[in-house]
Amino acid sequence: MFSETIEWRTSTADPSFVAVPTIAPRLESLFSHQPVEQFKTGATVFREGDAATHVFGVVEGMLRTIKILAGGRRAVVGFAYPGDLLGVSLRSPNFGTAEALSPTKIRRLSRDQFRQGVQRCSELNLRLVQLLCEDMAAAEDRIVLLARKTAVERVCSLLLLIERRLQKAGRGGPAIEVPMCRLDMADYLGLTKETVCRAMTRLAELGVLVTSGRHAVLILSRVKLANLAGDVDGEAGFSRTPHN
Amino acid sequence: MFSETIEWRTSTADPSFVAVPTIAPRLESLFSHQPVEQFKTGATVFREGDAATHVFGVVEGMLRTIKILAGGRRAVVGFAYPGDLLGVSLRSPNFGTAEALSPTKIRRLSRDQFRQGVQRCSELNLRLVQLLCEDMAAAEDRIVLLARKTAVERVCSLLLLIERRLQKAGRGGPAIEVPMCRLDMADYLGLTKETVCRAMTRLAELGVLVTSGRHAVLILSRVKLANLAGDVDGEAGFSRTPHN
DNA sequence: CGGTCGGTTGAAGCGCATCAATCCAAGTGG
DNA sequence: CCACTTGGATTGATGCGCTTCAACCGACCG
Repeated sequence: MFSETIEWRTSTADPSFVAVPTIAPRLESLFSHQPVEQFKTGATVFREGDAATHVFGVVEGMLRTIKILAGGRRAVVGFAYPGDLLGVSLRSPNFGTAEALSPTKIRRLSRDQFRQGVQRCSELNLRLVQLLCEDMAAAEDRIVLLARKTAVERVCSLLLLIERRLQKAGRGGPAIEVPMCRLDMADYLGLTKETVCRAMTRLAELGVLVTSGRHAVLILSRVKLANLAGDVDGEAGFSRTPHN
Repeated sequence: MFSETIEWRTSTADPSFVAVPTIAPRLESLFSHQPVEQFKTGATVFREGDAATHVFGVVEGMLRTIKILAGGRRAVVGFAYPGDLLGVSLRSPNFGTAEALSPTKIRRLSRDQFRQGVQRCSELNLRLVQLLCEDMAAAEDRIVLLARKTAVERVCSLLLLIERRLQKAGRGGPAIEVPMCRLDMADYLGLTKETVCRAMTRLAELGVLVTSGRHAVLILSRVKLANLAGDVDGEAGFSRTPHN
């Protein structure tokens, strides 16, 4: 699909992705006896306003969680990969809707069962806290992204997030699959699909990446990509008059 | 200071504020034997890049946590009120700086001590998870705000957040104190201080509020304020073609 | 092979940022 | 107690980045 000489280096940072990342030890174990449920592309797993009765574990496929505000504006709050948990931190009633990005298999557990299961084992409890902390850290990165980054920086940041995520799943390397459509990327990044498109085009022109079809991206220079993501790396980060 | 007839209603929603909200049962108890440290206005409690060695409890005053990105752009990640915890979900090394918004007293605990203290008591552990979940919910609201809300909506949302926060502290009512300067509000909302100003002026023109000095705001109509915050309440929320 | 849906590209407009005065409140020193 | 100082707040004028609107492309599917 691709054939070029590219530069490549393993990452040094690790900010986790979105929703609830990797269940390392075995929070999954709580779900292992639950039946697997199937959802078709676009199907709704739970809806804004529903009672938040369950915690969900993604087995296969992928979910997006979205929120709608006045005027029908849409925001993608997060994406959930296989191994991710969904609904742990939900308010009751749910403030947010979860939909399948592709054909997806999940297991569910009632909130009570989940809570009891976690409390029975201090390791699981510790792991849960760890997970929530990683989530918070990722959410804070996202907040900075949305508050202050430019369109190109946002897209670069998302691509890096996806790349790290794949790496964590052992599918590392310069060729990444962007599993969501442009509109989902846009609503995740606080942009429009057109702006995401233009940013991707710009990155291709800059020789940072090459796209192939809608979902395949080859990263030609991870270093350039990281530099364009807008975070303070060695180089940048001048001072700024803090007030006034 | 103010003298007008205003409409007022208690809130129905409860999304919590920023950083780490209220320590209801007694996560505070872990800190009670620690010495109190004083910080002057603007002083740094911990700095981006430091080893994340401690968890902090705000006793009095207020903190802001900020992140800087390439080009010196600044984002306020959150504000911490008395009773809030800071540093629970920090990565090591710290990705973020905490500064005193006003003369502030805090207590600190090493991360190990904190972890051990929490683990010794399942109630504390439960409370910690609760806290982190509230944080996540607040962070998600913030993400939606930054991704899709207009300037006026953002300012309204912040005012409501402050108002709810004061209410929780038993200082409810239409007269609220906005403890941070316009620049901090702006960097929290992903705007500039000028835009925050103009939004406040607009809200005053609309008869939603009256300001008195830099930090005092009288909310004349909480209902209008809530309607202008952009969230889907009864009224809004048309459909929207989900793709394309 | 035509239809559909997402993606891409172009042109025009708007909301917020930027730049620049001026204002105002709080503190300071006489 | 009041001039003076200083830093944040406010208001105005201008510019830019992203959105919006619109047309077209291209892949996938029946």
